[in-house]
Amino acid sequence: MTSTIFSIAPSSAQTAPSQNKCAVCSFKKLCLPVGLDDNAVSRLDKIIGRRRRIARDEHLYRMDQPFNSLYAVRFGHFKTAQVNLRGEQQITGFQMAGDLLGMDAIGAGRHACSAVALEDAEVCEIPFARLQELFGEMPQLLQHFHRIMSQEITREQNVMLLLGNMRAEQRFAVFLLNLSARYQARGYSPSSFQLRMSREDMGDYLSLTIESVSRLLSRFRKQGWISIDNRDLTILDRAALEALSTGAALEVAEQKAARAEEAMRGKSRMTLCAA
Amino acid sequence: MTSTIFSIAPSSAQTAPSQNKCAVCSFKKLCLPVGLDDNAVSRLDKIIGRRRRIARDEHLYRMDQPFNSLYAVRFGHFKTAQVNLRGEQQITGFQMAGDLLGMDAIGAGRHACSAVALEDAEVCEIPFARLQELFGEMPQLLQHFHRIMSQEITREQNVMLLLGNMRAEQRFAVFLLNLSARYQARGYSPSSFQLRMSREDMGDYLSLTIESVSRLLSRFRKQGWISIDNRDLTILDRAALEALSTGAALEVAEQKAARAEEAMRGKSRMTLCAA
DNA sequence: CGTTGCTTTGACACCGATCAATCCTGGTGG
DNA sequence: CCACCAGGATTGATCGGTGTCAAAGCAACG
Repeated sequence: MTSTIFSIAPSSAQTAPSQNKCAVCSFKKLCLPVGLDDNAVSRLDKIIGRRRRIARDEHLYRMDQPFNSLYAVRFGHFKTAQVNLRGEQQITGFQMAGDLLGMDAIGAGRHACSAVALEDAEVCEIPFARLQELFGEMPQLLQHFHRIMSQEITREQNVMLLLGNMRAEQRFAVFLLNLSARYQARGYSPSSFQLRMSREDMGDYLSLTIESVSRLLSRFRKQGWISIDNRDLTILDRAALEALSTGAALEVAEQKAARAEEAMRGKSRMTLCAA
Repeated sequence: MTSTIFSIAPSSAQTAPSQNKCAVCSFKKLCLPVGLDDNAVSRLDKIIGRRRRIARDEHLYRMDQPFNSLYAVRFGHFKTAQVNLRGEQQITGFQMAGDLLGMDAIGAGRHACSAVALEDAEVCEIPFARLQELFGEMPQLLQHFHRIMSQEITREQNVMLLLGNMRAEQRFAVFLLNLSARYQARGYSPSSFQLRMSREDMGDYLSLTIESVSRLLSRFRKQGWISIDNRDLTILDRAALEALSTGAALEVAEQKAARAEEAMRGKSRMTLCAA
């Protein structure tokens, strides 16, 4: 096993000193405290439970486990995955610092997917019952929580679009640009970063085989769009990736677009008829 | 254009008499009022805006329009779809009586997808600002709202699973059984119902071409699993569909499962090592 | 230095897309 | 009443992108 920074006291959760301090957390601009004043932030601070450290490849929670808390990532990366009866996994997302985990469990009271650390990581535990108490007193917090949940819905819709309507190349370009944007939002380089997940994880997210992922990386490299050394990736030609990601050069699709446009015009005519 | 029940006063929204009456709505068990007492329901009633009638093929809202209200479907069916630059659409869901529309717009303040009526339909308009006022006073309502949003997240995760990990046959079986279950929950026959959407819409949801959809319907019919006459569908062999939907008879996949299991065992060993 | 697991690369197969022709249905007009 | 038409649905033939299978390369580690 790869040695971890937790090799002395590994796996299980640990209680941290009481001061969690959203106030001084470098990711508060991306996390729950967005838009809260100092007073509000300190009230939020008070309900944040222990911090938990999760070693690489360990579960933060497992599918079907009862739901009690949301988790905000402090550092490290996670993947969330649903596993079906046959052991195939669909990775539903990758989470990094400032991202909120566990919202899909509110509805059923059990986690709908499993969260696994891709590297040694730390999260803030947010007991949901206590968060709910705060909602009554802090409408700004509630509003922001709704925004976050809603954004999770639109994020997933985008993945549906990706899985449903894009070819392998396009999916991969979208994936890389998405990572790039998220690192930029966190103050890191948007053009040079480490892929925290294995080829297999990328494949299970994009619904491609590891072989396809590998071939795509090679092709992108040969085109001079990226450089890739193991898991270290550099975007060399962002414009090319963006062109791909918006679906340039797919004349087949353009034909379909033409057809769709025609259909639209048809419907407009129909509407006029009816009015 | 097909004549509609609104042919006299078509398209645009209409103000309905003030009494919306969630209390007497046959779908309150599926909708926002779940679990509310009479008093609470009447308070919810008061903020519900006008009812809106939407004729077949008309938009309830369009992508990018500013967000003001959620909508609860009273009758009729809708589809929600994202359309990309090239006119391809990914249908993100089909909504029926009791379903809530528009939650994906809270985050950005604009609708992330378009909602179109598949047939003449009616919705309750729920001004979100007023709903938010109620949240402060009615924690049960807030809790239920969170459940609904969370369920929307898990619903979409299931679609991701469907698009990412299932073959055409399996997707289609899952789709039919899902419709069946939803009609059953609404008190309709789970085995015999009308497909409210065109073949193309089914395809754009399942990410299949109309030809594939058509072939699947034919194949399922020839196998004796369903009968299909135009849009009228009857499930004749539910067990067969369920077997398909859980992914029976995919030995290829079983191999992958075996590999995954092996990997799992590998990781357990690693964990033991570390502990 | 061998083992182990991950990655890369190549050859081939197969599912579902694409293209094309026909059928069916409902609506329209003679 | 029937002929005609348009749009949607079905069916068949073929193509192509990705999965599958297999082998080899490579890096980390004991």
